[in-house]
Amino acid sequence: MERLFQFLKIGINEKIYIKDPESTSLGKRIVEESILLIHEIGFEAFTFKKLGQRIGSNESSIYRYFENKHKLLLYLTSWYWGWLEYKLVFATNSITEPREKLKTALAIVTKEVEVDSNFSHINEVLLSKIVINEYSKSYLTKEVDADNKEGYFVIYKRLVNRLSTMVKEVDPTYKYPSSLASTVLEGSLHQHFLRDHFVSLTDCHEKGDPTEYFTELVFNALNNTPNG
Amino acid sequence: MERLFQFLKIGINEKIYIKDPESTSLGKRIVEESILLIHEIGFEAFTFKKLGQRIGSNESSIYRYFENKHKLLLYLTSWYWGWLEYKLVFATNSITEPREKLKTALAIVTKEVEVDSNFSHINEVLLSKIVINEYSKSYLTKEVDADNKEGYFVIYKRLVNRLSTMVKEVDPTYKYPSSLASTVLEGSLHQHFLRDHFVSLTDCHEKGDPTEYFTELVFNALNNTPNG
DNA sequence: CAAATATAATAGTATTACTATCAAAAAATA
DNA sequence: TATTTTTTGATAGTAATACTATTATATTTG
Repeated sequence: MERLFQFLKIGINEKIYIKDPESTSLGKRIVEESILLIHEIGFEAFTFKKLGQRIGSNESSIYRYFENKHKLLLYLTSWYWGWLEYKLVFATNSITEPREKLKTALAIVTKEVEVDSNFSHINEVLLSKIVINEYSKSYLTKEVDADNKEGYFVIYKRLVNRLSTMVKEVDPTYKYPSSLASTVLEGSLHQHFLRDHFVSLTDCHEKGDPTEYFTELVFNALNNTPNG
Repeated sequence: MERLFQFLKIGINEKIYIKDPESTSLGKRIVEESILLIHEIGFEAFTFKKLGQRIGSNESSIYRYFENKHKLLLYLTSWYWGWLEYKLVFATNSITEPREKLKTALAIVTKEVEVDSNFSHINEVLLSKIVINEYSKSYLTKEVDADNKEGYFVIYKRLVNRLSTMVKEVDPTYKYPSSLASTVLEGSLHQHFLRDHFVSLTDCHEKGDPTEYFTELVFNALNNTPNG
């Protein structure tokens, strides 16, 4: 799995950046260090000036890669969802039994990211924490529809659709496969957040718990049908 | 129901505001018009200066009511959750049968807000849209834990707990009552958002759909147990 | 080695998110 | 009703943000 990322590149919509950060070493440092800095101080307090100071580069140089910090966030989160998508596809590809396939997919999508692959400049553990804390901000804006039209959310949408398709394969009569898929993806981020900040609002305290909770939830939703 | 709000006041943590906006007519206009303005231009572009211009008042006067726009958002969303809590308590109070009670609660919590009560200066329809678009931003910050300690989220937490308790009353053996309750509340906002902006990620297109989807989801989760 | 390209340094603008001060208006109270 | 207190409005000012523009200096590439 890890070795794949040595030669595979996550395909991100080219309109998200001005200049491909993967194409230069400065670009890679921008991505690498922005993850650390956003994780440290949060997206609101994060600025290109601070990032420049941190990587010993100039604010204006960063602006040549990304139009603004919102685009950088779209880039980082797209990378994350693309990375998860690869993991999901590779892990489920060979499985033919629909229930087994869905179960594997749910595990990948809901479990905590704990090991950094160490093969790229991107720290997936910290990036997953950024996604938990900041992803919603990338679409809860007045520009969502325009951004969506530009294709800035395609990877995420494709991931939801993959999950949705797997749900349908388990139960073609289920009325809400897309809602279930989007609830799991979004809900999983939310449960992870609650575990860290609002302990009383979740029961997912043990390791592996969000996975178990969502797996039960999904299979029970599909259970009580003729094909369940 | 509506008449109650003529003499009932939603009890909001006094630390959220500097001066109670309910105590003066300027305060009420601040609240009333901030809802319209945030709905129009979004929370990011919203400033106290713009609000001042709109209500023919001064920026500095608004700062005497709220420390900053984040506190104003906490105020508005607390009001919303308090309002929903009242609706939920009044509607379920007299119901003794646990399944019926939970079903009623789920309907209240997941259905679209469509009618403005017209008895207060607060437009609940627009406020509910603000909650859908902006609520996450009130807690996805580096200051969550401090804000939580100050009690800025008590009403929301109490609402999740009320739902969670109702879940337990239907099935005391269910392992994830709080997670289920928080998933429903958060997931409902999310499905409403998807319906407006990411149509392909949801199946809730018909009126009443989020309610039906979540009701099925919850009862199926509780179904397959000895007490279900 | 020359030409092209990328980066750094500096400066500058408009807006935001406030704080401070003081005068005027409105409300409370004696 | 006069006076005191409180509230609001007007103006000014500061530091930071979110950029853009220009020019000089490196670095890469052909």
